[in-house]
Amino acid sequence: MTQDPRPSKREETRRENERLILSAAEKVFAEAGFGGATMQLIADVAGLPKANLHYYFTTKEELYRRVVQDIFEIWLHAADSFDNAPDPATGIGAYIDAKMNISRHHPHGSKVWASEVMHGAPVIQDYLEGTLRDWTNGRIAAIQGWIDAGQMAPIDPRHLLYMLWATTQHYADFGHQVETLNNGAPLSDADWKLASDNIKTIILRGIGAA
Amino acid sequence: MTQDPRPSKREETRRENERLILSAAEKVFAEAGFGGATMQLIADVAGLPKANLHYYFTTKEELYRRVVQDIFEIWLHAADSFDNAPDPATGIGAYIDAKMNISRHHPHGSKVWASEVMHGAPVIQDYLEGTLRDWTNGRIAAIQGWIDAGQMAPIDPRHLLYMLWATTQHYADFGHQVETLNNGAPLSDADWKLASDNIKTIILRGIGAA
DNA sequence: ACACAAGCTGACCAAGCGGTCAAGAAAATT
DNA sequence: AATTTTCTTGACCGCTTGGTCAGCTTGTGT
Repeated sequence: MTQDPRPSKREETRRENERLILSAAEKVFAEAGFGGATMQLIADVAGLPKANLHYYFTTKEELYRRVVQDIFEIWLHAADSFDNAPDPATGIGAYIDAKMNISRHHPHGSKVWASEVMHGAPVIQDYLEGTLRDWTNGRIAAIQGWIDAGQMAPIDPRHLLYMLWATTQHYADFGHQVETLNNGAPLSDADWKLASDNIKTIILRGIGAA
Repeated sequence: MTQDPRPSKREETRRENERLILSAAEKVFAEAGFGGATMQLIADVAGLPKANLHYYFTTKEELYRRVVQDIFEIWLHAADSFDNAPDPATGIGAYIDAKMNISRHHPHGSKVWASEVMHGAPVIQDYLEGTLRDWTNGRIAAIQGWIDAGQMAPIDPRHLLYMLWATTQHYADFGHQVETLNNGAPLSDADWKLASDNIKTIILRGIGAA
């Protein structure tokens, strides 16, 4: 027992409070947008006094930035499924599954990202021009490799990527519309599987990799 | 000259001012969201005093509702290309072209619609449950007809529709991201054609209608 | 030419906003 | 047990917001 267990009470409640605030902020920012969200509402959802929020996150923008960053991180990790795949059907299929899972289990985050980009990315423009651009160019090269190897049809890799993003994120960003057209009911397990399978079928066949 | 030419000065300026305000509002709502938009900014963009906006549109919400309604109208008309098509390649191909044209020439409107739906459609829920649901069911029946006639593969019509909406609207809603990944430059005529062709190729081949 | 209606707008207001702060409570360190 | 550091919070502040309104200008019908 010479090891230090270390989670001091201070650190623990700090972590817990940050988690509470970030979770509440993600929800409120997703539902109201940056401009429509209020620190008071986030505080209420988190169950903390407003002044306490400003202790952990000095400004509204700083809190918002953290929320967007966290989402971006998750979003990038979905690409792991993409890498080291032997062929497009495996790689792209796994990527679609991963992104659909994010849409299902992280819809708030997806909406915040969408909102941010739609409004001209005032807060995360540097990410778009840095990490995202690099990531994109990497995947474009990978797809081009598959095309050159004759494993799929010669479509434009960039627009294929946009198609993958658009189709999968639609189920998060436009989830409310999807649910309404599903007679107001959330998608069932079977619905989600049907959606994923349809997307994979159409795209993989469409790029000649099925 | 017994005919009444009728555009009295009053009506003319009224029409012109409403047009100015709606155009400015569309832009500002798209760039800042409902919560982030201010009547003062809309007034500045329109080149009118703020009090004048409240003369034509009593509340911010009323103005916003008009903007969303106008967009929905345009959006629905794009479906005309869908109808009376002899086969899926023609009908869906024309629909993709029409929606891509809207994304290119009406990006603000598309963003306002996306924002509204993402935030739970607080203002236009009745449209989703009424007009949109009817429209959707109609197209689903049309697609199912093509499937039954053996003109395309048996995919789920509903999710195919979502795919069409998602892929085409992506170029409006995420236009900023697309431009950034295009090295900060707007898409050229050739880029837009490439995008449309890619979408049509992949989807039409993907549903076995190519 | 007149009178009435429609259109316009600067000045104003209550409400709600993001953010601050001083003073106290709780935990860690000595 | 004393002291220092971190955390917590109600009360508060300056500022912006959506919206109002009285008084003015402009257009229309007679």
